[in-house]
Amino acid sequence: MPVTLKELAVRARVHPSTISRVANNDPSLRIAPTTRQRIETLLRETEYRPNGVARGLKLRQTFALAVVIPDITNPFFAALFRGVEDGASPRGYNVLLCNTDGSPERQRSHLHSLHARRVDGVILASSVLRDPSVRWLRHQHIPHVLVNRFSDDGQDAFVGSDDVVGGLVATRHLVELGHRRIGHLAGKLTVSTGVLRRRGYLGAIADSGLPADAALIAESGYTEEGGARAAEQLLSMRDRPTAIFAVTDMTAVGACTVARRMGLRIPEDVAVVGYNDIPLASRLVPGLTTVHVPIHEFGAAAARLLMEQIETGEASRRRVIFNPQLVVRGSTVGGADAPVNRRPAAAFATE
Amino acid sequence: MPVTLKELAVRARVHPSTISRVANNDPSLRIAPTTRQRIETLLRETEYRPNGVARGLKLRQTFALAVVIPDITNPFFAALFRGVEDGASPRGYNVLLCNTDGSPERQRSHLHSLHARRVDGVILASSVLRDPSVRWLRHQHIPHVLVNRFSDDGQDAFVGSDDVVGGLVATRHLVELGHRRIGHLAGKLTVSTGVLRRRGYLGAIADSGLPADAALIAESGYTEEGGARAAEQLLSMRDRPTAIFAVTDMTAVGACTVARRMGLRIPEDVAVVGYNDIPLASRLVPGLTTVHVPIHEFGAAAARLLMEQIETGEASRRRVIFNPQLVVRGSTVGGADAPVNRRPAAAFATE
DNA sequence: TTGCGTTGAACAAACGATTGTTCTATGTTA
DNA sequence: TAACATAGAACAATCGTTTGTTCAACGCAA
Repeated sequence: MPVTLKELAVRARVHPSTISRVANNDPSLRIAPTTRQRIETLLRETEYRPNGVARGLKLRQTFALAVVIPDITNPFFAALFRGVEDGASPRGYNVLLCNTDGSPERQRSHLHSLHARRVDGVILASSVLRDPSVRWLRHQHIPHVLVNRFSDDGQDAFVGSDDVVGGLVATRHLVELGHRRIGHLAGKLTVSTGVLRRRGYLGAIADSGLPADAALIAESGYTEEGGARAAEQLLSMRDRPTAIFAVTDMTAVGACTVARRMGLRIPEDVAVVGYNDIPLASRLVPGLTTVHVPIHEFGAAAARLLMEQIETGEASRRRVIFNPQLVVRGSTVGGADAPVNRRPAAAFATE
Repeated sequence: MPVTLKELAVRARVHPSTISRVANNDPSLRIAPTTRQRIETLLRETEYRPNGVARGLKLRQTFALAVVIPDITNPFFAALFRGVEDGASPRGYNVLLCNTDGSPERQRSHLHSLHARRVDGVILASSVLRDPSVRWLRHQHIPHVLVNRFSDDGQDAFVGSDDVVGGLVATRHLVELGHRRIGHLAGKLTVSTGVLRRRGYLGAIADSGLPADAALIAESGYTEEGGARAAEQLLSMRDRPTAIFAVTDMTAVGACTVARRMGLRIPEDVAVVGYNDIPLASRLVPGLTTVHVPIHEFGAAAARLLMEQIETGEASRRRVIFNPQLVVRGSTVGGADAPVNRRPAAAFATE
């Protein structure tokens, strides 16, 4: 068992509180230089480290954050997590990770568990619109930041990109390439990204004077399998689209796989645009044209917003919105996989 | 603030300990049915959940595990983490995640922090041979399981694959395809996987009667960038290898990128074999021939071994070794990307 | 009526730290 | 010399649970 304050007190022949004060450099402590010396060397010799659990109980702060996401094996969330850890770890926080697989019940269960554990705050990237769990977080006064998806607009601290603009530029790019039938692998209408990117898609179609065709929209969800299924549906139409805007890169990957399996060439027979610019996007052959968002920055910014709430002790509704940037690669423009096109301009954020 | 035992005690006009006993279904409790009723409905109404921090202090158990890895954005570790969480979460444990980026100092620092937090155990996938941090874990009697890499053979609980066999079958496959100059992107000699897979490689070369050529081995580390660098070195030789066995899939990916950039076709000009069979491997074009290991199972088995130690209260040196399986895809055999070849036979484990 | 066994809960001591308050020498000033 | 600061630490309460022990009241048998 690790050494405790009480044991050290016996060895140093002082009261435990004195040791605590020396260890914490308590400014209210007046102590004899000789005693301080004795205690300090004892602390060093024994490598004393205060019991975090006891400390957490007394201080009502655990220095633990939690990240709740659908699935860490999705590269988007892995990069997001790194952003959070890189932001929080240097400031003494540890980070718990919870995967929900998109299940509201698993999300609820994880949040309850995290609350019982008294984590100092939660970063939630798996919320749906009007999410009961998010309302519960607010009701419990648990510091939290939503990332990428929001729940009730403006009610919570939030980090994300402008999804309408993102959907717009992605679709406009396809329009400008001359495509007349542009399909959309759509996210769910229960998720903000699904609604907003679809809105961007529809806006671009309308702007261009193309006819809106509901049959060109297939709900894919956010998984590779979902993307494959939805793409298969679109590409099997007699009057199939010549281009597809997918709500995320992973669904785009699913679509590419299906297209290839159907004997369609990318981008000649079907052009594909994704969203997020996960690392995988630039490694595919051809490279995936996509809407770049600074994923790592999402995490880091969320960590900042969260620690700010924790330290000030009050909830915030601050929003950090990054500007999405189109990155053109070979999946829409043959030969576009030149190095110069593979890195987007630096994104900038507004609040 | 969440409701406490003491507050409930006031409302129910009983002593806090009585509430605690009802909440925990204490078998040593004899209680009047009417009182129990009253308390139980109160517990339900208030949605009482014991403060985990206080509980942890008293019980000396936090129901928190930690996973320490180099980098969660590497798909191998993401899948590994899922295995751990899927194994531990149903049994009431939460999981902390720490990335070391391969830095011994960051690893040490994380472990100290986790210890101060009194996590119940640690799953470590970033250890090196003769790792001081691992010895520290043993010395502190912190339950731990090493995954994929071991530190001092047989001294710790361990989950992994037989890396010598894996290196052997990968290299033998290349030999059987008729390659005479087979390069190796080698892991570090400070890491068990690096040493053992290299040993397998050398064994296969020797078995086949091919000349051993030290120039064919380039140390790549375990990153994509490292793989690219090392592959560039090998492929720039005047007498360059026609095949490469990379110590991990990610280094193989780096090698493929470089090969393509140099105008070499895969597999015609250079065949590539990786290790681990991360999800990305089957998505590449051509698919990456690799040594399949059950990554998710690594995590789940590690969680099992760890919880076993926690619950029995004693350290174990149990080893779970999975059988590596070669998966042949297009990066070594043109046209091998048929569906039938994309899933390996079920792996089985020995202890 | 006394004594004893049960029942049904209250009591109290931890777990290990933090922090406002109190105490005791010692030294200083009037 | 008496009164009083002040330095240097000890004291003690507290955070919220858990759990071994004690206790009061009641019923019942002798």
